Amino acid sequence: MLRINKQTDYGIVLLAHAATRGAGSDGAPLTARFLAESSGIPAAMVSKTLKLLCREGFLESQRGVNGGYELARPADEICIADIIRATEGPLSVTECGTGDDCNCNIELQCNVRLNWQRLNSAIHSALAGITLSDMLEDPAPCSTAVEKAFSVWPPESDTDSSGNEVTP
Amino acid sequence: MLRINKQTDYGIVLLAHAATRGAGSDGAPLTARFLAESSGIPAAMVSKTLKLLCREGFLESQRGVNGGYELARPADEICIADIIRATEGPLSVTECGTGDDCNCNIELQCNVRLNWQRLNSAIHSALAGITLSDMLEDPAPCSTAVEKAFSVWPPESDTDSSGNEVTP
DNA sequence: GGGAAAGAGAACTTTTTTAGTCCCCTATTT
DNA sequence: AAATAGGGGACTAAAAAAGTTCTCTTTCCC
Repeated sequence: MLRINKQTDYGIVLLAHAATRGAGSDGAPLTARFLAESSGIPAAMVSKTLKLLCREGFLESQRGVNGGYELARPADEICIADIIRATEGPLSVTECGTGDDCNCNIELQCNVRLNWQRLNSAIHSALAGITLSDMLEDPAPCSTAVEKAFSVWPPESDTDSSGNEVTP
Repeated sequence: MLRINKQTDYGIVLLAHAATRGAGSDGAPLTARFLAESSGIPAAMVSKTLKLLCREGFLESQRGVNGGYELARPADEICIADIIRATEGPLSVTECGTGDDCNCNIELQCNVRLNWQRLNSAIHSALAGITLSDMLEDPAPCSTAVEKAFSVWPPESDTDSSGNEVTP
């Protein structure tokens, strides 16, 4: 239901861990084992995810004894959209989203779907506007890049725009 | 990815069809069969989807000979967020997104995840800001609710923020 | 009243995706 | 050389999505 997958979730959490005790604290890079233990994520998944993030350039790895991972660049230069693209491929809300390989042959149908592309770019810019540093901030104060980038309409009550409760 | 499912896609296309030749044109409601033929969507899926949209209050149905479906309310009073909620359930990008039933026991991890909630609301407001009418507009001019609601940063080139080609 | 045309609803199957595991290889340090 | 770390895949199981099928009810029209 329009949800990121677990590996992406894991990836962000792991990068966040790497960002908090990053290069310079004691010099030693973070091992997959340590990250698994400190995050509660299954070790094999941590390992798999870190490898992926390393290939994609978010982390740098050091092999051998005393090896491990550390952030390849500052946390404020890594945006969520990049991480999602790395773990899930190009972001598109619908199949038709990318503009190419659109095989709808019905005009109206395709018209509708072309409009999805705007939505894609809106969501993309939402995700591009949030960096890893933003994710480390205290969630309470409500003034992150998301709200800066977009004028989120005030959550006037516990009901959404159609009157249904959001969290029943 | 972060993709809506097919039935949601179908639902929007079908509602769009219903909106264009809606109540009043010739009085007769649209049959599932007609919608299947004119949209190219598998008939059984159309049927299934229309039933769902009817239950959820977007369409009104008429049984029997000359029966069919028509929009229950004006197209500009139906937003995309509502349709997605109807077909996919409450929108949340991550499992932790709703705030309740969050079972992460690691502080930092949960901190990160709490930040997802802002993203959820940003995406929700993006989807709530687009109505069915918007989806019917010509995609070219680039001035729909999405861009009004959000200042989409200019797509300066064919490359995304990390330098990779978006549509290779 | 009976048949045809429509929707209502649910069960079911197939396919695809996701999540998670396992194994063997290479590199580095001591 | 041994221990410890990551690298790269292949593989399996579970869950979700996509699509199909079947039977029932309602309504219209002859």
